Amino acid sequence: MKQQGVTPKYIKIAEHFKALIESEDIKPGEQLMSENEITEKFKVSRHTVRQGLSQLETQGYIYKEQGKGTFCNKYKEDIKTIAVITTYISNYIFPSIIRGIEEVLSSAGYSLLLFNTNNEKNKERECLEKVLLHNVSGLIVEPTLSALKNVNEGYYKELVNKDIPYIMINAKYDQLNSASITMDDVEGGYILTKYLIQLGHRNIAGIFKNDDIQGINRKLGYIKALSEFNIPIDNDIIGKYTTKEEKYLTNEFTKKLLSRKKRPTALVCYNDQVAIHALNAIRDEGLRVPEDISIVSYDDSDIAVASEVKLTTVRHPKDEMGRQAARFIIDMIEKQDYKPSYMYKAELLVRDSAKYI
Amino acid sequence: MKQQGVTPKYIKIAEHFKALIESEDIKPGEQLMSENEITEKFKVSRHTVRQGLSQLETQGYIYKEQGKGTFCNKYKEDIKTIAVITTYISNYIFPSIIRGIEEVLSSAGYSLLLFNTNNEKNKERECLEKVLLHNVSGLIVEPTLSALKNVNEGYYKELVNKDIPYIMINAKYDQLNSASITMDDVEGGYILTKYLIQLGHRNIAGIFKNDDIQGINRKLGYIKALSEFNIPIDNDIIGKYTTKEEKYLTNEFTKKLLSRKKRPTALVCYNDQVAIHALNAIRDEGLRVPEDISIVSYDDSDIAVASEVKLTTVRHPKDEMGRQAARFIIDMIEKQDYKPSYMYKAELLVRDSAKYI
DNA sequence: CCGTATTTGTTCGTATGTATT
DNA sequence: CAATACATACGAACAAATACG
Repeated sequence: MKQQGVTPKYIKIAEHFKALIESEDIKPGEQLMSENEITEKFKVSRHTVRQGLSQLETQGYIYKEQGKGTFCNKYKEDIKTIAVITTYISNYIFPSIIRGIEEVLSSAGYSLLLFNTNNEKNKERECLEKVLLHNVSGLIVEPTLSALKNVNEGYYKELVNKDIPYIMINAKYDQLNSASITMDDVEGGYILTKYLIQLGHRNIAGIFKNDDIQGINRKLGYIKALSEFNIPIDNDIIGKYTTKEEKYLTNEFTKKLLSRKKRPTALVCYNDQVAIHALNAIRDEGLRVPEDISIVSYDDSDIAVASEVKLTTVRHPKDEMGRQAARFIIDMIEKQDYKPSYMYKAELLVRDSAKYI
Repeated sequence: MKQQGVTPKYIKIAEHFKALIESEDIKPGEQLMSENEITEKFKVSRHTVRQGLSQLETQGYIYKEQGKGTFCNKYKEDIKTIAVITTYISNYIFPSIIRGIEEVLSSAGYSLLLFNTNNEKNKERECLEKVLLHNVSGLIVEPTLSALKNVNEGYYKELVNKDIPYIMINAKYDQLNSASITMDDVEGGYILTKYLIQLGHRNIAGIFKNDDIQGINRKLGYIKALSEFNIPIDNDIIGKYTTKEEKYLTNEFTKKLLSRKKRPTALVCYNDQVAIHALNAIRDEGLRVPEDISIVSYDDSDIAVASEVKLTTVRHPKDEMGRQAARFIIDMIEKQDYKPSYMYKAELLVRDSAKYI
């Protein structure tokens, strides 16, 4: 919003009465001064008074009755809504995050408007368009394909213009200096790899998603750990895949790994889903985890403990991240220019899928 | 609204342009006549013109830009929203149902307002209150504690008064003759039990939830099958529990079953979650499934195949039910007095948790 | 019930300011 | 810079609804 040199008189009048109503100096149902009285008090024309009051009428603060006067409206609790844009709805850790968000929002009186991008940029655009149409108080958004170019940057800027606060979860776009709540994915990749190294592994493969920031960062952590222990980086045993190719490529890559002359003794997986695909591929080849090959993964989702082999994995805050995101966005709505940024530390959960070599 | 003798000029002007916009004679983004031109055309003062246009501005039909002109607003297509009230968000089959709903709604241009009752009646009331506040086009609702008295009946009637269509999924309240999409739970309980009988079992225990209709119906099916094969009903081996007590009671009940003199050879479970609790209790006692006791369950959720013992279970349509519910509610919005009711047939998925005796 | 005062609603006229082209 | 378009502001008049003696 542009700053204006002088505030128009009618706006001053509107603000004056708005303040009186909000401070309850004028209570719901109570009658306001008549237009003529206001005219005299503010030394303005009646037209100007009417202009100011009509603004308050539109905003629902007051109502008028011909012949009677102008009255303060009964407190109208507005229906506060917060939009949530996630990449998926039903899979994996997202339901938990959404539940955490819902829990905090509903107890704070907010409603939750849910959108899903299916991790596609053009669906993200559609979601943002709809969010802008709805009169939401705030937005919690998980970026879609966060490692790729943010083609929808314009929409995020429009949110800022419209004074709609938003917070990003799990990842954030590089170009945007937005509020965010993420976890330390570099650290996570690092402690997983370091753990394997400390178990004696040296030939450690990795497989990472490369179209979101989480994948990039977890891989960075993996490389950082190897470097720290002077283990050469072998790009042939580092797999990468995009969201669309997940199941096929991770399977293929794992099988290729297993057929190598110097078969890796351990595998760092981007997340539990990939770990399960790898696990299935390994079983298909007649090998066992962790006896023949160790696996570590990421997120501590339900499937990490659903299989016979309980996965050693990095904990993802899930519900707690959702709750915190909701708390942050409510704070951002209430305070101006508050832009929180929080990063959860990575924590290793040791289970049965990796062992000493 | 009182009927007025003469329509004010400014209202006539507003109606004139409103009609032009709605008939698309003035298209979105297009510029309107200037205030001065309207002044001449209608032979009124400029003030009157401004009064009329400001009405349209408030209603969102137009926007003005100082120095440029008055323009038809882009988004006058109203934002269609459908509310979804579920009992849970993150657990079990609900994420899939929600995804199915979202898929259809978003491709039809609707937004999804999500509410969660946590299976508590007073939260269901809060949700319904919020739904009534929002200007939603329709509601998809999974009844909370559907076997108990519908204390929130008044809110459902208010929906009808307000012409907001709603459809119930998974269950419906007896008293309300509402649109619904359910599955044949009686049939489901029946085929599970019949399957066990055909495997040679005669001493078949059951455990059912008793605060939702699904539980009542699945138990009816269980009893129907036993009766059909002239197997006496033994209430001592039929467990019941309410939502709140699920984990504790199902565990306790299973252990009591196992310690009986004539230990049941099979157990019909209300759903996969209960089956897993039972499975854990059985393992705790050092017994095996299906060697020592057969288990069948219901819903075919992820956890049915996550455990080592893949559960024989009845398929729940999940995503498909969600999609169909969304299609139905859209139909109901478009057609008056359309009240669909659909019931999915039960289908048995035979896996490894039950065997011949 | 009438009449008058009060209050908001509608309409006109005029002037000046500010943003855009 | 000028022309155009919307924004702000003042003043005045009459209409319609309401309140009250």
